[in-house]
Amino acid sequence: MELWNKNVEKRFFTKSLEYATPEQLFYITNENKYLAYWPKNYLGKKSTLQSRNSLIGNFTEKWTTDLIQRIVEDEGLFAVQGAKCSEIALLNNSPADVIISKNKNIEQEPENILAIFEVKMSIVWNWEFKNNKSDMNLICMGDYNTHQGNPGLLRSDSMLKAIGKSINIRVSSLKASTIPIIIIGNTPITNT
DNA sequence: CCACCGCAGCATTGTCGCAG
DNA sequence: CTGCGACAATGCTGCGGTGG
Repeated sequence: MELWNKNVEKRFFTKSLEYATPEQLFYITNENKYLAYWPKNYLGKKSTLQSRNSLIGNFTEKWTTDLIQRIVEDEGLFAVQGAKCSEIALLNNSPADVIISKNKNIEQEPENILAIFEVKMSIVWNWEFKNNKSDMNLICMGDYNTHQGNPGLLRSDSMLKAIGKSINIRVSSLKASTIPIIIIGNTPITNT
């Protein structure tokens, strides 16, 4: 089974470029390079992208849903993205990233939910986007050691947010108290 | 009943101060 | 200098309250 890798990241950018502009997906350096992250030694002017957030968030949740779907489908179960269940505090403006359920509906009952996943994933490698008239392509500029981005799983405030949401689900109802809640990320591991 | 407004929550990642 | 906690930034979307 294919886990998160460079090809998946390439697919995110090529797919997203079908309907988003390069400026929404990449930082532009003072040398006019389009990069996914600011390199560690970069000293020029910097900004913080907001426009990529929902795109990468949605992509990683979809990717995770597909992965889990392949794992549970033999059991007759379903992975559902963005599931809602008012009884356990999964409302319209705060749905579950991914759940495993006995059915594939967006509207769910607590009794059918076997597990809840909170996805905290993003781009791991750094990429340069070259936009030549004839062909565009993505060049890997190095791994997470070469850029400034800090993976979500290593950030305490990201984890607190995920844990806080888990607590909110836990205390929402007795029925939520037995549902496992899993935080899933794609942080690379050092020295492998 | 509907248009509008403010607030809260979603997402990710850069910045800054402090400790060691 | 590095690592870490706390805070900032901002587009999008849903919801509740209010005024007409």
